[in-house]
Amino acid sequence: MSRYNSFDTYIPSYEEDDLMDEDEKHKFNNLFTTCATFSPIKPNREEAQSQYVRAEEFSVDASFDSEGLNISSITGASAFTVTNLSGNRSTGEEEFVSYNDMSDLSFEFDVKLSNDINVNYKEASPSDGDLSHSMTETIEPIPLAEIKKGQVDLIFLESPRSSRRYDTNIVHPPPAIVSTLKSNQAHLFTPIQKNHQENGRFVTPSPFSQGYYSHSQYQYHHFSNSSPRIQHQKQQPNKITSCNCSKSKCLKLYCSCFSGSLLCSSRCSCNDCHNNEETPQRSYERQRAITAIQAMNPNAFSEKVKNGKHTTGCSCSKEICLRKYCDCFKFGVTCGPLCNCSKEKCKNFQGSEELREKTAKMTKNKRKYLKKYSTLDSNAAPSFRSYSPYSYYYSPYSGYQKNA
DNA sequence: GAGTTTGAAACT
DNA sequence: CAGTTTCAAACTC
Repeated sequence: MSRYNSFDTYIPSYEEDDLMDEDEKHKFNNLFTTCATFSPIKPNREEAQSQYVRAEEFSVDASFDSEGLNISSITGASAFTVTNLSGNRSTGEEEFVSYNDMSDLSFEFDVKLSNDINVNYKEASPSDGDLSHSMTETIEPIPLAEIKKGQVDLIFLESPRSSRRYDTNIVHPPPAIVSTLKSNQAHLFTPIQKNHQENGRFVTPSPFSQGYYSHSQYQYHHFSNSSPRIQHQKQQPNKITSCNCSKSKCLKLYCSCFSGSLLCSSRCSCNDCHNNEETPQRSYERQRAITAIQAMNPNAFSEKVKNGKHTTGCSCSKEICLRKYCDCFKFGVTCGPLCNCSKEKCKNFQGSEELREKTAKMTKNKRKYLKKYSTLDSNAAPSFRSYSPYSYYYSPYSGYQKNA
């Protein structure tokens, strides 16, 4: 087991000035009930020496009532300042805080959410040079009824930034829904070790400490099928793509690798690629990008075609939906009710003569292509990209089939 | 390979 | 949420 994710939250710490008006405060409070997101940081005992954790990161415990329907408590802890069990302290003057022994990590700051929500945190070493700074906030109670029965909406939320404490040049994704957990996933958060109080603070056992989860349990339970990372792991070996991104750093959906939950590879010709896991920070950055996009659209990394139908449909206005500009055609399905394409122009439908001709043409080109290259040394086979765009034949129901 | 077209993604 | 811009792929020459 080399890597696994933690389930972390970003509990916002903030100062009064950061929340400008009552609306914002109300919004803030509502989001606060359920803020949580995945962290890309995957420390285990073996890797802990070199791991970095973003400041303000929180781990989450949430226990559920007997029906497993409601959150009865969430306890999170800021990693802005942390102490390990040996009493050594790391402070978050920098964006990343390094730990020597992640497995013994415990947190200085804790947040308890229940019917009454009290946020007590103590900030050590703010960036203005103060060596210690204490603050206690009490947030208006949030009724548990706001947490929908049977599901928990997870919110990615970053606090408004205080220029005093944070680098305002860092761009943070806006708060938004990350994902929805069904009640049958409640066990994801059931702590094996109980939280406890220590010196008047709520202490959350580190999810990485021994006995909390076995690695296999942890990984299994923390990655749903919707996790891009798991999709990456489960990807079919022949799922090949490459990109030529020049500006997106391969961390936006513009990038075909990234959007397909794939890491960029040597096949790519991208510029300043960040879609890799070469360092913990890079891995973290990639996961943050994934999380931010999922926050906007939870299905962003889902399969584009399900049951022979494009999940969102296309919006072609200039096309007749028979070229790969059309998302439906690209993925080998006919257009349908979800599409916004021109009903007059669209020729990508079952029984379309134009579609039949196009399919025949592509198949013909494919045969021609195969004939050409079958006469060559197989070792001289061209790269994947040179197959494009006719390396497949088109089937409206099973998509582009790569001729064997 | 350079230039154009296209619609999704991102942004405002 | 609608209008606009950006982006990288698809396509043409």
